[in-house]
Amino acid sequence: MNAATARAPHYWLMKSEPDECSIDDALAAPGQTVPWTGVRNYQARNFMRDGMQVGDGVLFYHSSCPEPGIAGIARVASEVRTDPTQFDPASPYHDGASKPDAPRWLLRDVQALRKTRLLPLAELRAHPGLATMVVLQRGSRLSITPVEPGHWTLIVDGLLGGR
DNA sequence: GCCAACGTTGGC
DNA sequence: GCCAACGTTGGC
Repeated sequence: MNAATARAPHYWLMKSEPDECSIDDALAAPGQTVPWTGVRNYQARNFMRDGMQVGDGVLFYHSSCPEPGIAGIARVASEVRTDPTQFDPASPYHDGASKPDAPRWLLRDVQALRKTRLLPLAELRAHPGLATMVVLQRGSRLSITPVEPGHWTLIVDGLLGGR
């Protein structure tokens, strides 16, 4: 990496069902790092493949649960690689149409940095400064969305008070 | 390429 | 469990 190839960090919001992998689960994993398996949407996959860079900031979001919202801070911890669950017939993420010599689905490793207070979806929606957040747009269902630097700062340093 | 049918997401 | 919204599939 040199000055010509370096770029400012990007930021992301990544949804996880806490029943499957909560922020506590991620913090308890070896190296506080988990493979982000199960992404089966091309746009979200492309964000991981083309948009992310090791070190990018991640808002760790709990979805499909009693208290949806941001639960922690993490970072992108690996280059993109094949998601092995697509080839596992026993996995709910199995994709029989994906061939090992041309894997359809990819993942990044994600390292949890810290748990935050649960910042509820309703609080995100209520904040005027976050009105244009991608994840808050009507009909947005993507499990991975980009986060603008200003939104990151507002959330991490503002609403979460840096804690 | 169109588009209806179907499947999935995810908040409520 | 409901349902709005969106993505994918597949016939034509």
